[in-house]
Formats: sequence, C-alpha cells, structure tokens
Amino acid sequence: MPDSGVQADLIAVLVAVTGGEPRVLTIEDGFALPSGPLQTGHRSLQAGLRAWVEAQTHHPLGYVEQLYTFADQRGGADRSVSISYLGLTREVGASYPGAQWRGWYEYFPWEDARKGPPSLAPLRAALEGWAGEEPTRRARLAWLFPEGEGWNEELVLQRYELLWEAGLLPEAMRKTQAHVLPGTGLEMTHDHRRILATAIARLRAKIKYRPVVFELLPKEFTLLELQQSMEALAGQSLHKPNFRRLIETQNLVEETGELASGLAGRPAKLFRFRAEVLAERGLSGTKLPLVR
Amino acid sequence: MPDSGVQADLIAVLVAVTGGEPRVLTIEDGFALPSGPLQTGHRSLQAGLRAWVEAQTHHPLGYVEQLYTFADQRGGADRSVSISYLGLTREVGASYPGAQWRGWYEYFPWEDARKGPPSLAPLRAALEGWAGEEPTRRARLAWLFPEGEGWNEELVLQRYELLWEAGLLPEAMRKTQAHVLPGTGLEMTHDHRRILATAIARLRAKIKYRPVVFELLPKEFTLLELQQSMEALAGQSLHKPNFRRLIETQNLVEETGELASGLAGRPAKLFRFRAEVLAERGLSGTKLPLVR
DNA sequence: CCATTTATACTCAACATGAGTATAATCATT
DNA sequence: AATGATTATACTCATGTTGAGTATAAATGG
Repeated sequence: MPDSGVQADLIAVLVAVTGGEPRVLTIEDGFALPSGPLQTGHRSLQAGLRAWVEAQTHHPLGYVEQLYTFADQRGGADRSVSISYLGLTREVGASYPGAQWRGWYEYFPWEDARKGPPSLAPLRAALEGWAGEEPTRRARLAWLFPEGEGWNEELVLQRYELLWEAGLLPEAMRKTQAHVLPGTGLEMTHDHRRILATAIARLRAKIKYRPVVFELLPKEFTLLELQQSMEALAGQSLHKPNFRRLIETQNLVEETGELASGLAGRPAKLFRFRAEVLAERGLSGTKLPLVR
Repeated sequence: MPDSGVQADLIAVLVAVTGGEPRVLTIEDGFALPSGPLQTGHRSLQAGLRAWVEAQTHHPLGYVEQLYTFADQRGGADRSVSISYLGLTREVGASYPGAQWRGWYEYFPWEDARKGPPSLAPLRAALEGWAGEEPTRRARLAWLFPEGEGWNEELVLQRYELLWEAGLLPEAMRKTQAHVLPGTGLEMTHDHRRILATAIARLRAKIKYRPVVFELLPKEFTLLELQQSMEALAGQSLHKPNFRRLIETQNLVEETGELASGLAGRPAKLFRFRAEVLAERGLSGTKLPLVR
C-alpha cells in the first residue's frame, strides 16, 4: 500500500518574441503562470499541460520541453509536486480574457544587457550592504553581478536566488513585510518567478547549440529579425557581420527570393529556416554565437 | 478538491568509474535501479532519493542532479509519476547484499566505441531489415548508426529508442515473446534501461562543458587516469597530447608534487582538481575535448 | 540630390583545434 | 649493463574559428 499520494501540478512557461521583445504568457494580470493539476483524464504530462494552457489562455502550444520538477517545502500529507515546462510559440489571435503576454524583463529588469550593462546602481548598493565583509558573499556577488567585464547571461537563476537570499524580492519577504526596493521587478505567486528564471536560463543556454529560435519566428524573416530575436532572448547584443557569417556557414537558412519591404533602408532578403537541418543534424552541433 | 493523487517514485542512476570502466549501481542482480516512492517523511525529493538509495544499497550519494520526470502510460487512478536522478560517486566499502555495480556497457554494448567503431554487424543487419526501403527509417538509421565516420556519442537515448521501435530489445517484446537478438545487452525492469540511457546521454553531454568528471576520480590522479575516465564515459578515445594541452590551458588541475608509482613506464605526476574553479567560473565555460 | 538608414561583402590578427613527431624516465629482461 | 617495452611529457605545424573593424550597395525622406 502506498504511503501517500501527492498532487502533481503542471506549470507552463510559454515564451514568444514580439516586436523584438521576449514575452511570457501569464494569467491573473501577470501574477501567475498557466498551471493546473494532472488529472485522471490526461493521457500524458504534456497532454495535461496542453489542456490547462488551452483552458486558461486559449493559446495553442508549439514546441515544448520539460524544465524541472520540485516538491513543496513541507512534506505534509497534502504535499504537491510541480512539474514545469518551457514552451516556444508565436503570439497569435486575440488575447483571451484573463490571459496576458508580458515582457519577461518586467520580471527581471537586471537581465537586459542589450544596451550595455544593465543599470544596477540601487540594486548593487543593496547587495553590497547584504554582503558586508563576508568573503563568500562578496565572491558570489562579484561572480553574478560583476562590474565591467564578465557578465554571464546564463546565470539567471543564480542571480534570482542571490536577490532572494538578500531579501530584496517581495516574494522573499511575504512574512516579514519588509521594505521592497524599486527596480526589483514584478512579483509572482508561489515560486512562479523562480520557474520563469529557470526557463530563461535554459533558453539562453539552448539557443547556443540548438536551432530553437526559429520556433519563435514567422516562416519568413530577415537576418536582422533573426539577430534581434537572439538578442532579445540572450539579453546581449551581437556583432552583426559575425552573426551573419555564422548563420551562413551553418547553412541554417535559405533565401526565399523575396525582399522585405516597408522599412527604412535598403530592403533585406527574406529567409526561411531549412527544416532539413533537423533531420541532418538531429540534436547535435548547431552553434549560434553570442558576443561578449 | 483535487481530482486524484498520484504516487511519486524516485529513481536513481548512480554512476562511478572503476578500473577505467563506467559502472552503475543496481539492485535485483542488475535488473533494476534503486528506487522507491516519495514518502511523507521525506523533506525534499533529493532527501527521499538519498533515503531509498541508502536503504537499498548502503552506498552514500555524492553529486546529484535531476534527470527527467515522466508519467505512466495509462492514466488510471493508480497512476504514478517517476522522477529520475543522476548521481556521481566512487565505489566505496563492501557491497551490500542485493546491491551490485555493473558496467554500463553491459546494457549498451553498442555504445562503446573506444576501440574504434563498435562491432554492430548483427545489430545492423537486423536494423536494415526493419528499415527496409522506408526513406525516413533509413535516414534515421544512417544518422544514429552511421557507417564509418559520423558517430555521435550523445545520441544514446535516440539509439535506444530506435532499437526499441525495431523490436530488437527484450523489454520491447514482453507481450509478443519474439526472438531476442544477441548483442542487444542486458534487460532491465520497467523503463529503467531507458532511464539509464538518458543518464548516459546527459553525462556525455555534460562532461564537455562542466568539470563533473572530478566527482568520479580520487582526490589525486594522473592525467592518464583523468583521460581514461573521460574516455570511459564518452565511449570514445581521445588524442593524448591535445587532451593534456586542453587540461593545462584550462587550469583545471594543479600538481601535488608527488609521483604515481607501481606501474609500468615512466612515473606520472599526480594532480588534484583545483576546487577554486568552481568558485571562479561557477557554471560557465569549462570545455573538455572529445576526439572525432 | 543629399543625408540617413539598413544590407551585405570583405579583411586581418589572435586564438583554438586536429594530427603528428621527438625525447625522457621508468621497469622487466636478457 | 644494455635492450626493449611502456608510459610521460614537450614540441611543431597546418587549418579552422572567432572577435573586431572597414567598405560599399540599395533603399527612403526631405
């Protein structure tokens, strides 16, 4: 006889890039991610996830991958296990009441370094205060929020956890009611913002070796649109000539023959993703470059 | 009111490298991985995992990371969710009755390409028969089991799934009682062999960018031992001079000043892992090389 | 027609990588 | 004591890959 059953919750981080901005699908006015319990009727975990996202947001789910599973802190009889997923799509159709796309940098303003290092003056001051003279704290701080060189865009989760430990996030202080610093981004319910941090970190790592960006782009796109999508996700700007060179040598895309129109400057060629590369390379080496 | 609770099972793939061979900790005479249900007393998923491994094998758990979570095929009321983990340790102490370390290539003989491409003659013949003239099948086959060049050691799970689909594995034919080909490795209960495939694939990918091999080595080791451990995991042989060059330029290790003794040939210097690199680089760029 | 804007094509130095060769220090044997 | 086998360690060299910068082309709006 089993010791005790648990409830299994499914949580979705659905990402799109619109107008050069990375966005995430939320419910409850940006306060929560789409989620719900695994039910008897669900044929699989992904099927359950699709059902909940569909019910709560009326938005279809495209590419999906599992993120992480974690359990409630206290192990009571009413404990729950949360299984989180990352999904990539494009914003389509009218928004369903209760569902909203939000820019992900609204939740993580310190993660946007596209225009040089993010402005962290107030944040950094607070963190310095927290670290004090404690050497391990100072080392962690220098690693996660370096001055000048050395920003590592993949450490999203680690930075979030540091800010939590330092007591600078509203959700870290629900009990103490302490003062919340401005510039620490929007709060979310439970650990949803932590899950979002995990998703961003995963995606930032993944775009470098797997051609997943194309899930976020329309069928036809210019190289600049491709580059700007990468930049939006990575929170870093890229060196244009080198970016093009890499895309070309990788043979990821092919010209459609058409030209983009309606914009300033010389019209750009339109490209499409060469779906054959999925068959050719399967999962292996598809490097995409990030500038330092 | 929740629709229905599920049982959450915890499954461990515990890996060690001993005598230049990658090994995995099993129970039931190699037929199962250590596992058990999450219980009310477990403070966290990892705590539950540690409790089960300890109870079933009396072996301590070192470095641990989550692998994947999946649900039972049929979504009945007695459904279960399995959360699998990868752990890295060293074989220590006497083996506990019921627990056994097994070479992982006993389960995946086709994955060992250290002495040139693995001998797959009978396997390949059977796969050719399964593929027939179907172009997608043939393409998949050429990708996963290429002749000559192009073997990708990370596609462990994909190869396992292909063999399953082709009906060449005993666990894929529990109902049909068909003839089992020799050279298809040892069977395991449920989907434990699939989980082992996932673990191998994850580890083979991870050793290339994160210094996790050192979890499997003694405190002091020679560069050849380090190289052989990498080779054991990757199932590939490495170019010795280039391997050493990379280790040195990465500053991953430092000399202890001692020399190894008792073996043939010129004695090798002993090295230890520079634990500072964990602090310096945290999670980022630590490339380890694999020969093609 | 000119300034502005974006696209696209090159160049060059620094660094990393794959492959191979040469020499040094042990041990086991003859 | 010399020899060969075995392993360690140090170089070389051609080829790729990467970061950074420059130059030219084709559109638009005044």
